[in-house]
Amino acid sequence: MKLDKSLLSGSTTLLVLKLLEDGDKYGYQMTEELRRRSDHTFDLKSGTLYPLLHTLEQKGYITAWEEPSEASRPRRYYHLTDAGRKQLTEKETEWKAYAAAMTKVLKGGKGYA
Amino acid sequence: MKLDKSLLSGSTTLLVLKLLEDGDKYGYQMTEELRRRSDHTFDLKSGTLYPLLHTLEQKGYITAWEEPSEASRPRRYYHLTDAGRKQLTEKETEWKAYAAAMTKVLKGGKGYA
DNA sequence: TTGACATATGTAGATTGCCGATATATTATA
DNA sequence: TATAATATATCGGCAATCTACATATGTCAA
Repeated sequence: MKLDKSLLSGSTTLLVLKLLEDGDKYGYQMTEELRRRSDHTFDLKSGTLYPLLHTLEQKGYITAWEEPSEASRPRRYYHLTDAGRKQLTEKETEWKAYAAAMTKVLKGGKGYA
Repeated sequence: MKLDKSLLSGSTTLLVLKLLEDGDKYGYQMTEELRRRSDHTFDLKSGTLYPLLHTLEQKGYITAWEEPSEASRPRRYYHLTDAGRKQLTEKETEWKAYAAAMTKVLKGGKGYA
C-alpha cells in the first residue's frame, strides 16, 4: 500500500470478501480490481493476498476451484459462501463503527464537554 | 478495544497526538478521554499506551514532565511539539485518504464499470 | 488493619497481520 | 532467447498490539 501499511491492518479480509460479493473472482483479478476501485490507494501484495485466501478458505468463508486459461497459467477462482457473506456483514458493521469513532475523536478537539 | 483489534492498527499514534492537540495530558487521562470521546469504542490498554508514549517522546513528537498529585501517584504529563503537530497533520491526511478509499470500495459493488 | 478499589505508570512475552524477497509456471513478443 | 505480463505460492522478518504481570499511592469499608 502507498499508505502507512499499519493503517490497513485487519481490513484486508473485509476488502477481499467485499470484492467477492458481486461475483466469483481469482486472486490476481482481485488485486487489480481493488487497485482500480480504490483509485490506486490499495495495492494488495501477492504475499498478503494468497495466504489470506487460503485462510479464508480454511475458515469456510470462501470455496475455490481451478479453471484453465488460454491466456496464462490456470486460475484459481473463489466463491463467497453463506458463512462468508455473514462474516462480510459483520466486518462491514465493525468497520463503520470504527470509522465513526475515529471521526468523532478527530472532530472532537476543544469542543468536547 | 471492543472491535477486532486488528482494525485499529496504526491509528493509535494518530489518536494520541490528536488528544494532545488541545492541551497537555497524562497517560491515564488520555485513556479515559479517548474512551469518552469515542463513545466507548476505543479502550486503550496500558500495555499499548505507555510504550507508545515513550516511542513518541524519543521521536521528538512529544515532551514530558513529571508532576506530583495529591490524589494519586505522580503523573507524567505530555506536550505536543511542533514536529508532533506536523506529524499529526500528516497522519490525519493519511487516515482521510484511507477512509475515503475504503468507502469507495465498500460502496462499489456491481456498479463499477 | 487489612483488603479491595481507583488511580497511575510501567515491562515482558506472545500473537498477529502484512510485507519484501524469492520461486515457479504459462504465454506473448521483442 | 530473454524479457515482460499474467498468475499462484511460500518463507522469514518486522511492527503493532495485547495479555498478564508488577509496582506505587491514596481512600474507604469491613
